[in-house]
Amino acid sequence: MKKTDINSTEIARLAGVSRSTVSRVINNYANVPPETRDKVLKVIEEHNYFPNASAQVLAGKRSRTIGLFMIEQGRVSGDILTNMLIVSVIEHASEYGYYVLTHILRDAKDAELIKGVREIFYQRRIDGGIFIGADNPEPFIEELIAEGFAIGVVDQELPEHPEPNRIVLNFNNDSGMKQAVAYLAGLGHTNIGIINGDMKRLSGVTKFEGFKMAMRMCGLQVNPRWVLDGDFNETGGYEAIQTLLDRREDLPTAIVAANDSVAFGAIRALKERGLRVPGDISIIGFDDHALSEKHHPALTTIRVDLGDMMKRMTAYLITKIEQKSPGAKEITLDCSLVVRDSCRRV
Amino acid sequence: MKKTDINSTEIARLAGVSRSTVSRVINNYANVPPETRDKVLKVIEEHNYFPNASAQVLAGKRSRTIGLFMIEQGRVSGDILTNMLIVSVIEHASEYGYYVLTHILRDAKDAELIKGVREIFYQRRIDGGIFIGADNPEPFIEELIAEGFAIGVVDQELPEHPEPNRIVLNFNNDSGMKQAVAYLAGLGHTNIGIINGDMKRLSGVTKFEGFKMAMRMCGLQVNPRWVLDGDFNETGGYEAIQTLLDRREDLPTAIVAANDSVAFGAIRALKERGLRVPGDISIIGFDDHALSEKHHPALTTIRVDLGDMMKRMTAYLITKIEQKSPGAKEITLDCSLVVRDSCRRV
DNA sequence: CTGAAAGCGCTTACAG
DNA sequence: CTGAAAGCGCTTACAG
Repeated sequence: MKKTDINSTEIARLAGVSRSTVSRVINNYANVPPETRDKVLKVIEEHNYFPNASAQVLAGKRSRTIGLFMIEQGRVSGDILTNMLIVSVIEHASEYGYYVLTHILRDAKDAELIKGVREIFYQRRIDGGIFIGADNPEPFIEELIAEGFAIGVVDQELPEHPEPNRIVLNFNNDSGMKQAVAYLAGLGHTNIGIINGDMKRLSGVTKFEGFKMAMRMCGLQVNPRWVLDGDFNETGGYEAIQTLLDRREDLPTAIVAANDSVAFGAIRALKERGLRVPGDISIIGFDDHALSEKHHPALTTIRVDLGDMMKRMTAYLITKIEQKSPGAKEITLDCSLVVRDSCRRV
Repeated sequence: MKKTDINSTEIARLAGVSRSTVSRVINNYANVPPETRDKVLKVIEEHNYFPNASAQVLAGKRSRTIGLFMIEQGRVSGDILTNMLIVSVIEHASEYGYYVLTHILRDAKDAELIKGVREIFYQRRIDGGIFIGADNPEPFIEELIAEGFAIGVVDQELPEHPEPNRIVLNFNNDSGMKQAVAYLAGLGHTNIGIINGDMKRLSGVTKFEGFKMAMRMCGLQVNPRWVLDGDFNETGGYEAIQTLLDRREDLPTAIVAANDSVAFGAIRALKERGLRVPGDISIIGFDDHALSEKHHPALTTIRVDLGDMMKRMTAYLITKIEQKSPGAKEITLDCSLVVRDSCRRV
């Protein structure tokens, strides 16, 4: 079915040199005189020759492929975010001449699926991997890091004695929450509630901690009845509001949602029960999801630059793989308030 | 940095057999007695051993990786569709034990980028590839097919003497257009316009052809002033309507858009000019984009199951790679009308 | 049923 | 500056 593949032996023969020299040309070694190099390059060009990647890797080169592992527990609400994130990693990896093997994990606790991830690393299909959506910590990721694989994680803590092959990126959720609460307080809100995210994830915890601290700084009380459980999904926000309304007690005048999807769900539930946003209750989100601007009402939220985060992550990981960076790497990125129409002055 | 990798020699030693036998166990060959197999599997299990993928490929096995090449000329409007499509391919490939190398091509005419695609194939990083968004035909894809690589393409014609390694999947745009026009005619519309897609793509052409045929079947005239150029993007729809309105001539009472993104753009332009949809002009889309339901007005459209298409494509491609299917493969999938709020009776 | 050996297509010390 | 040769870790006829 295939035309005979050409190999380095053939190129060497055609160029009148040895395979060693062909290899030196391909790998851009310094000790090849320009004439030899040009002669070889010409033959390579003419024959559409590309060295077999497996042979190169087996002989010790890198695979120039990174793994992108997305843990998505069946949710779809992250659609647009997910897409932007995948594309961001792929495009930046490609700038470094790296390829991306994307892998989706529907359940990070399923032993078979975990084995599949391990397989990708141990088979040396990839030089390193990026994990999105993992718990903090996630045992199988810890194991891979312990094995020495170069790994980047979003939304996890840096351990006390971090391995040099670990990269951790986070957003400054503390600062984000402070901005959200300060903004609401500035609008005169004192009765502020929160719908939390998934507390197994670092951002679930840091957002709640940030919220509490921010309330304290604004001289406001956290009413435990207005601290609602959620999970970072639209459904979580929807159900949190239903629970709240079913209790038929006092309502907060403003609610901070752990992210925009949660906010969408919350607003949907409020509308269904005849409450207006922001007329009756103000809602502020987190993330600045692509849909937030088009939402009715347009969602006031804390903007986070996920594209930038993935771009950095990709760059750091590749740098790490190429051993141009020594120790562990940790970065915390800023976030900022975006005012739209879902919060009102009281 | 890495613990010493274990290899098949080591496994063989520990299990007290030869590497040949280890290989036979790994590859599930029949001629290994159960006791031997179990003994070897136990050692493999215990040592977390996974055979080096490069060595396997070099020795003649498949890479179990397919390429997903997305040609996206800088547009973002396809966001949700793109995401769904990537995820669909990845998940179905994974069911067959295949990995997906995703690659984004911002410009299918850029020689450097094309070389990058060719490299992936010739380096044998992948066993086959899927192309989305290509022109019909696209020379460099034709070349890859001629080279014998297993390739699946969406939205292209099957040539007269198709190579056995070619897979072509399309939607029945003819039927879709007939449903759209028949529906509008049924609502009493006789003045129906169209905003075309990119005519370099097969669906651009077939949709327009389908439209003309459908108009004829409904006994309606195609007014050339109401045949507007577009490009499958939101902007294309927006600009088409501006051009139309700037001419200050009679307007159609209904417009068929080449896809939903185009319809969104068209509606945005109409609203900006003070025209109501469907009050003044009815608009019908094509695709049933994830946003169409949430759009104001909710978009009446022709639904197409892109997820199903990618699922089939993935399955066909892998079957082809594993040589379980002989000749070329061509499938045309149905589409169906979804009535919402963007068309009215006249 | 099983092992020894060749071979896949590269890279890279080594020697000159 | 350059070539011969070993080695990467598998698979697979081949022989028994």
